[in-house]
Amino acid sequence: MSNSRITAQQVAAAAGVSQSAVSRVFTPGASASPRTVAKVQQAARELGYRPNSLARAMVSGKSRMIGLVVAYLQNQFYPDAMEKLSSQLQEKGYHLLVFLAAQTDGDIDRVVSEILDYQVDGIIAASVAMSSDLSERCRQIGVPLVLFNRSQDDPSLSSVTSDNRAGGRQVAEFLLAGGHQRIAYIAGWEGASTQRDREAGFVAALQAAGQSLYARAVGNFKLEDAAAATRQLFDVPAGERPDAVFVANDHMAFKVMDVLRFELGLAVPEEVSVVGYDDVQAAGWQAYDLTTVRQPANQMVSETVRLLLAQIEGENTPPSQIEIGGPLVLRGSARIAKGWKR
Amino acid sequence: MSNSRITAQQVAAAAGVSQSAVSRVFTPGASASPRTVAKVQQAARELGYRPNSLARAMVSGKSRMIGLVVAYLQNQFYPDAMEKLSSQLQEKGYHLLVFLAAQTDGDIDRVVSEILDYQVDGIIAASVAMSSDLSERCRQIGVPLVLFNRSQDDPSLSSVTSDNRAGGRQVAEFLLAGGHQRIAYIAGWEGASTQRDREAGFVAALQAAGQSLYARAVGNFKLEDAAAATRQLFDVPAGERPDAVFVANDHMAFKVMDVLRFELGLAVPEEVSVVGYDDVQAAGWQAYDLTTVRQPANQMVSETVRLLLAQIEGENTPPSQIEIGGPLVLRGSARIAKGWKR
DNA sequence: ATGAAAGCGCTAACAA
DNA sequence: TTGTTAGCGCTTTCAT
Repeated sequence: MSNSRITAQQVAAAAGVSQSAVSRVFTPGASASPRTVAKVQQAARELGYRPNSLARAMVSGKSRMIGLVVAYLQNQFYPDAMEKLSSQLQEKGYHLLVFLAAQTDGDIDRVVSEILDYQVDGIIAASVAMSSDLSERCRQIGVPLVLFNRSQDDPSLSSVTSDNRAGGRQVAEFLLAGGHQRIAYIAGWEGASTQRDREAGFVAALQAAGQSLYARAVGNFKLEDAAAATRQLFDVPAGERPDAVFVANDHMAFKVMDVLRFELGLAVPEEVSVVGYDDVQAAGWQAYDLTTVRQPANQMVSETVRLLLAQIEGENTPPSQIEIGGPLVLRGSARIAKGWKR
Repeated sequence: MSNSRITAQQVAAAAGVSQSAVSRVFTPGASASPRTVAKVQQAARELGYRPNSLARAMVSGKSRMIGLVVAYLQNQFYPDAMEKLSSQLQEKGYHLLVFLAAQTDGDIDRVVSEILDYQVDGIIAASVAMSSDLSERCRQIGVPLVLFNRSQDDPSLSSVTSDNRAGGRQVAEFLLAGGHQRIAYIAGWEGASTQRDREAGFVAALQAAGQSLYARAVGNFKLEDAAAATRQLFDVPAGERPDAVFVANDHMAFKVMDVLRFELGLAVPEEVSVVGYDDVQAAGWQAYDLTTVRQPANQMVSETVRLLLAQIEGENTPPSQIEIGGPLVLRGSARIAKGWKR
């Protein structure tokens, strides 16, 4: 009456065939006579039978589950990417087992261990740092791992990011062309490769043009820290204020703009130009209208899926580090030089 | 060399005990002598053994996975709730298997069927409508189901929502007290219980005060539709314009404010008061500073988890429909009556 | 307290 | 094309 799950055995009995015949009918590339298929399908339909994915996973060694480790979903970039990820994976018959990791290192290890216990076919780690122990363990047990929006030195680790250096460079060139003289930077969490690369590209391009970073503060990718960083940089005599600031991601940039406008009473972009990174949805909202570097989430996700599935299904696909370039999206939060259009 | 997963069998051999001894050591409420425990634990540590969750699920009938069906993550309320959900569940040793469903009915059925194939211990459906077929099927196979942020008439279905009627009522009373004369409403998707209840409470309170809805348009919980609805209501001669608008959720309200301010050139709240629903993070951002009804995501999630686990672990917990009240959060997007403070 | 043995529901050889 | 058989790695009786 209750808790009644129909098994292949029961379907077999009802259809008058063996249990393996039932299995074959539900296995894509298997052989069964049209007659058997018909009998089995009818019995299955009548009984409401569906194969048990877990049992299938046990024997086949393929669970068709992908573990996703993600640190926080406040930054709109992540839910957005996750939605795309989930739907692309679903199309290929895979599903996401989601694990939230606290930022602490130990927690990541614990969480990834738990993921592995579920026999996932692969792991996507979004914005978290992997210990080499951990990635080594994944390799040993043959579970492919792809870093999303974060990269590490280890060349045996696959990763997909935007071209953060190029992005930073574009911002610098754009601000320089706009005639800005005192260009500041609000950094993300210093442990993040994205943060480091964006800053490196930015600073390098500044220096290539004979200018240097006028001021710098750390926002840690956190709203409150970003607010404090903004005050630190801008709550100073007018003559010492930066005239432009590159913020390491959009999420912080919104807060920076709020503090600039509503707390310090500065006009954006008239008194200060602000540029972000990511091009999340809200960057296009007119209240912010944020000039920013686009991270092409769609392509990043596609590449992540492609890379992961190649490693899962393909023979010996070598790991690779993929960087995808994105354009600087010009909006109203930063002064634009006449004739700038690249 | 590769693909080497250690099994309980191998640990048993290394520790010089039976495989069932190993199982017992890794099973919380089992009996084993301190000596056995020590031997097994050491062997396990040396070999890097961890129990296979899937095998455990097969035999125990408990996968410790919860299926989550979610429709879209654009509205910040959902990633936020999901983050809380995931971490609360993780604390109890459960994990989320995530399925994205398109809005289409058929898709929900397909997706829930797939979820059930994974032998999840329970299902949380966020903002999606369940066919009675489907909920019936869950009941038959004994998989508890809780609707999150959506309710249905069916009293056998558990659900957790905010008190949407009361929320709508609060907004009406607040706008009335603010002296607004032409109060409009921008509806969400009409199929959603949240939309219907918010509107019902809102309209009822308006009428109780002898006033009625001045105008209404449908935003479908979508940004573009909300923009169109705003134009429809406000792109009219000044004398006919609403002086206040209640928007069915914050997500749309941001767009409404943008259109009002930047497209139609109307001042908020001087010319138009705007009130939203949800109190997502961005509602507190100063660029919007949106007055809104708070949906207590933390409590809603806690109740969802409590309800679901009670049904999973407890004997025969009856289904229930839980509504959690939330306050109207006063900010700057709506005129406030002198002395209003409830 | 411990080991032997019987499955959980399925897939994948292997025969026939 | 089919049925028979042997497990996948684990938990859980059942003896001991």
